[in-house]
Amino acid sequence: MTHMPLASPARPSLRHDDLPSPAYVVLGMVRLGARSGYEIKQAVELSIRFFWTISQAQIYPSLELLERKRLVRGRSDPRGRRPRRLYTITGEGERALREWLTAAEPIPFELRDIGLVKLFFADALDRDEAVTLLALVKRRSRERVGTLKSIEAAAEEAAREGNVHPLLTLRMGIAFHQAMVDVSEEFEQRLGREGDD
Amino acid sequence: MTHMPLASPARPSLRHDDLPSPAYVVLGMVRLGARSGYEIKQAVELSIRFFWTISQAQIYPSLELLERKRLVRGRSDPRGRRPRRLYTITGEGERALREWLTAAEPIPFELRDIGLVKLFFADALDRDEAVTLLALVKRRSRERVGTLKSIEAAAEEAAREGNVHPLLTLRMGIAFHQAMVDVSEEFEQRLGREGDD
DNA sequence: TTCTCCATGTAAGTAGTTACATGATTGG
DNA sequence: CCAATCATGTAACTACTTACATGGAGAA
Repeated sequence: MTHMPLASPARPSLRHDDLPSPAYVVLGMVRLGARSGYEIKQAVELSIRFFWTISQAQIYPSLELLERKRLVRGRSDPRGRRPRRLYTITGEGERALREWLTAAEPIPFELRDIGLVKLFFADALDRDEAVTLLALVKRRSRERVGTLKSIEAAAEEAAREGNVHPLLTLRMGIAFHQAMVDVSEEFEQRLGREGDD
Repeated sequence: MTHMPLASPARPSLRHDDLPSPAYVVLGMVRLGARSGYEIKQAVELSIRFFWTISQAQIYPSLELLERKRLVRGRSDPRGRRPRRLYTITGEGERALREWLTAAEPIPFELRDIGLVKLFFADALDRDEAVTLLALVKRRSRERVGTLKSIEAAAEEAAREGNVHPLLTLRMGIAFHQAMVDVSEEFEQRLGREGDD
C-alpha cells in the first residue's frame, strides 16, 4: 500500500461571523416563506431532502441563533397555552444569505454511500451474489429517479414563475441517479459475459 | 407548506450481532491486504474516499472490536518501544463480511452536498451571481472527473486480475459527476437565454 | 541533524441523532 | 371523542472529528 497524502479537513473551522450550515439552510427556508420551525422541517422534507437533511432538534436552536444575530425576526403567536413563534427574514438576513451563497470558499462534495462501499468490496462474493448486490443498488437509483421525476412537473411550474433553481437541483438528482443506473447495466453485461468462460 | 410524511430513520438501530459500518469497512480493507491501522487508513484514502471516509481515531477502536469478535486476528510486532499490531482476517471474518454484503436490508443513499443546497437557494441571487455559483459547482465536478479518470488505468489493471468492483465504483463516480457537468451546461444555456429578454 | 514517513493512541469537543413529553386544533 | 396533524422543546446518546503526544526508521 503506497502512500498518498491528501487532505483538506472535512469540516474547516468557521470564519469570523459565519454560521454553521444548518443555520443557513433554515435561513434560506424562512426566506422562501416557511414561518415556523415546523414549516421549515416540512419544507426541507419536500425539497432538499435528497441532498441535505436536518432534524427537528437542530432547527429550533438554529432559529434562536439567527434571531440573536438579527437575521430573522420572530414574533410569538401562541396557540392556547402552547407557544408558537413565527419568523420572517430581515434585510440583514437576506444579505447574510447572499453572502454565503456567493462566498469564494471551496464547496466540499461529501457523499457517504454504504451501497458503493459494498459494491467496492463485492469481489469477495460469488458472481451471482455480486450480481444481486448490483441489482439492489441499481433498483435503488431507479426508484429514486422515479420519485424525482414525479416532482418534476411542480418544479417546472415553479421555474416558470421565476424559481428556476429547484428545477436545476432536481435535474441534477435525476441525472446522477440515471448515470448510476446506466453504469449498473453496463456492468451487468460485463459480469454476465465473464460468467460464461 | 403542505405536509408529506416521509421517513425511515436515518440510522436504523443495529441488529443482533451486526457491527457499525466503519468496522465493516475496516474488515474489508484487512481482507484486501491492509495489515495495520495505518495501512487501512492509506487504503481508504487511495480507494473509497470518494464515497466514504474514516478517521484514524475510528480505526483503532474498530480493530479492537473486530478482534474481540474474532473476525480478525492481531499479532504484536513492535518497532522499538513503539507498539505495532498487524492483522489478518479470519474465516469467521470472511463469513461476516459476506453476510454483510449480501444482507437484504435496504441500503440508504446519503448525499450531503452543500453545493446543491446553495444552488437550490440561488434564486435569491442576481443572474450573474447565480451563473458564477453554477460554474463553481460545475468546475468541482469536472475536476473530480479528471481525478477519477487518472486512477482509471490502475483500476482497469486490477479488473484484469479479477478485482472488477473497484473499477465499477470508479466508473459510477465518473458517470455521476459527468452527469452533473452535463446538467450544469444545459442550465448555463437556459440562464443565458433568460438573461436576454 | 533534520525532515518525512511509518505508526499508534487518546482527550476534548462538535454535530447530529432518536425518543420522549406536551398540548392545541381540525375532521370524521 | 378519537385520530391525525400542527407545533415546540429537551435529555440522552452516538458518531465522528480535530488536535495533540509519542517515538522509531530511513533518507538527504
